[in-house]
Amino acid sequence: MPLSDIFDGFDLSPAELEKIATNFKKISYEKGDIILDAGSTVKYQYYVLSGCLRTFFIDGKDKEHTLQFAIKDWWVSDYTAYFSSGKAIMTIECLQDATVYRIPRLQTEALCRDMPKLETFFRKKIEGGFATLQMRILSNLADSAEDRYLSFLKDYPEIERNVKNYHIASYLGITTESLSRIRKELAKK
Amino acid sequence: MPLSDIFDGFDLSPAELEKIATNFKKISYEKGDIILDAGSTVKYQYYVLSGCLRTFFIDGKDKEHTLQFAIKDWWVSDYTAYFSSGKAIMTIECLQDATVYRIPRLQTEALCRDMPKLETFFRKKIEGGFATLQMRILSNLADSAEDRYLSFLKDYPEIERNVKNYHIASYLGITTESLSRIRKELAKK
DNA sequence: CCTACTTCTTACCATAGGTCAATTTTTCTG
DNA sequence: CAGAAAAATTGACCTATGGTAAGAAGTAGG
Repeated sequence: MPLSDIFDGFDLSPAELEKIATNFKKISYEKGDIILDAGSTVKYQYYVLSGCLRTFFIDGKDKEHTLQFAIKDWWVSDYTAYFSSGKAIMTIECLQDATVYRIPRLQTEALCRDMPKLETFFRKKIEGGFATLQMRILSNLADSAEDRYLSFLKDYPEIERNVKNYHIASYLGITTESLSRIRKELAKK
Repeated sequence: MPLSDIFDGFDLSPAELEKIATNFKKISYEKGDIILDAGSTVKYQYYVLSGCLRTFFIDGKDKEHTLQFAIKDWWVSDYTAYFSSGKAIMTIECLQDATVYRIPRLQTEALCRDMPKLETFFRKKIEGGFATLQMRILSNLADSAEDRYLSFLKDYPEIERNVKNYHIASYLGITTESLSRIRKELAKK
């Protein structure tokens, strides 16, 4: 996937794309690899070219909570820390062998200063992400676990094939046992 | 509050601030007023100068879910629709007599094209908002209702004084009865 | 300051989902 | 392919929160 596809529609010149490309480092990870460790300083975000990643948080009772899955064309980082170059509270692990672009924040900020169109790109991206998060909060408030599971299957059919049920459960905010019961009920219907 | 305070730190010239100001319309609302109606097209976002607003969603069972409260210095809209100039799924009501700036999206986009620093401002704003939403999702997944209530009191002491308990309950994702029980337990301690 | 209305609390029972433990099924690995 | 490890399911029981209904407390308007 060439960079021009990622930034499609934002009217960046070949010279600009070239300048951007200089800062994108392609890295491959294997299933099980940790891409970002909770506690470490977050200097990068990642753009997924292939494979599947998961961002999760471990609470005070050692329970994992999945914030996000990421497949091809998704951007991922611990954004609670990335935007401030602070310490990560989340871990990012590789669920399926993956190739990503690793993109440093400081360089990205510098590029945005020189290339307003790039800044527009990132602004639009995060606007979309913001709206999606609001929808997820509403769904958490308004919908039953079963409804949220059905929405998940509908919204992310590609992801569903890559991840374990207990990952999905921790994304939905329920236990793996509850998810199992929900799946059983759904199978009857 | 002059505009220069809102954009403090973003190095906008008086001429630029003037140009921005042209597009900010100051509007006052009374307690109970509806600022944005679910179903209507979202053409504006709002910057709160004083008072208190609430954004909520009504689900299929006519139950209200509060997404956000907004007081002085907060930005508010139905962002699931604002960024795409789509139809609102949420309602924004005035909880305490309020004065706001009403800011049209199309003009904002035009201004951002001409003033990269303004675009930087909005990008930074939404980055912060994005991180906050992620934290809220984690809190919803990881914390008990009681813990979430305590966090709410700690994080928004100013808001707490302005709103009804049933508003807080609908923000926390519990019933007003449950919140009442939680408050009773806390009073014992 | 009285009445009416709104908000909050309480009590009771119902239910979704959690916990723990055992068992089956699936997936990995030598 | 066999055995081990990981994941998913199931059952019995428990707990937090929901639903309903009633009453108490607070607030606002005449």
